[in-house]
Amino acid sequence: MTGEAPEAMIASAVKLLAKHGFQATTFSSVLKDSGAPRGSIYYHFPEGKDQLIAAAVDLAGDRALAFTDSFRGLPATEVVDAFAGLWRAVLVRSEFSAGCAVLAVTVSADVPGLVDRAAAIFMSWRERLGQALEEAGIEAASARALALTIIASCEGATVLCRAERSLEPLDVVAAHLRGLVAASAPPS
Amino acid sequence: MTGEAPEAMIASAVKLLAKHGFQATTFSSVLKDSGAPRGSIYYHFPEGKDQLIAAAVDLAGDRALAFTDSFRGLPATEVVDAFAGLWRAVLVRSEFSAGCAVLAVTVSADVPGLVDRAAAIFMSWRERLGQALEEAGIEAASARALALTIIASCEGATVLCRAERSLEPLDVVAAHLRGLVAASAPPS
DNA sequence: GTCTATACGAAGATAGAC
DNA sequence: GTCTATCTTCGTATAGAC
Repeated sequence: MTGEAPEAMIASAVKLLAKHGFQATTFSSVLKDSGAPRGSIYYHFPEGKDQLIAAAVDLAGDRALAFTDSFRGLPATEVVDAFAGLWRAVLVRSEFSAGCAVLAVTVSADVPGLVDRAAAIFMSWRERLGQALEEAGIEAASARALALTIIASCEGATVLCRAERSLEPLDVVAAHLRGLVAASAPPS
Repeated sequence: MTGEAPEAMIASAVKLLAKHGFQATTFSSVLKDSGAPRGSIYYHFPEGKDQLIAAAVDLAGDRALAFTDSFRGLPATEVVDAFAGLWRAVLVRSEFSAGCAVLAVTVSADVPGLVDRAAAIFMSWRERLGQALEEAGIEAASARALALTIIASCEGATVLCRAERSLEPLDVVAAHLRGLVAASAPPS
């Protein structure tokens, strides 16, 4: 089926970005991880590495977005736990060796177009998470502000968890976030 | 004076880590930025690049630590603003092209020793910021938990600010953090 | 302390055969 | 679609002169 090899490469790129960042996500490592053939790199990605990374950033963004959409209908504090749980799962599954691919691209890619793409992903997360909070009964402006804080603090906590090889940062942050959200949410 | 060239290289490494991450912080770029002579790299850093980066991580950590110590005596909400202000200054001065060197090493260095070093830095920040909050009247356990959340969310917000080229994430997060801290602090 | 020269590997990318 | 071969550039690191 057409499109299988490139898809596998993009998925591997997401994994490698989350683990080692932009420069360390090389064609060699992507091929090794995905099992894709070396000869067709520039057939599938004529613009080279930047094109592959751009696709990987989009995939990482879409995955989180799809996950966020599954929060619809949850009470506000459970939305917080679900989002934190996404990062907890990434950390545990990787034994604290992986984090957020979009964050990694933001801080280690020098290509402006990729950073812009990362910004668009963060914005899309903000909007959808804000919607989920709004549907949980939080007023619109507060919901958008809270969504931003939830994303920023979970991203930061995930980095601290990786460094310290512990879930404590994410757990502590999530507890504070629940308090923040509960203060704006209607009583359940 | 002995030690000037290596110091300049370490300072440049901090800057380059904050801007481009671990792999992109090469000897070439460090020499170019610092003006240090190429011939003495391995005289000053016999263990090579990892030794330089380790020194840079320590310097970045110590700088933030010294800054955090200047918070002693401030009311709790002002401690939040001061810490957020540190990152705001980094973003503005670099026109949104730099962030935290310690975070960059955590997510883009594959050398375990360097990640451990980054973890130690984060821990030292947690302790000192916790002390500052405790001196502002917050109960010990709460102060330590709040310090962790402040660090994690400012780190994450700084990444979002870089991506979006805007201070909004940091401003929104700081406002939420002030609320969180005020709820635990004695009335001023 | 600083230099040049050099070794070695790995990166991204291109050309052309199959 | 996939291969091999090759080019160029750049990275870390070492050796030895000054």
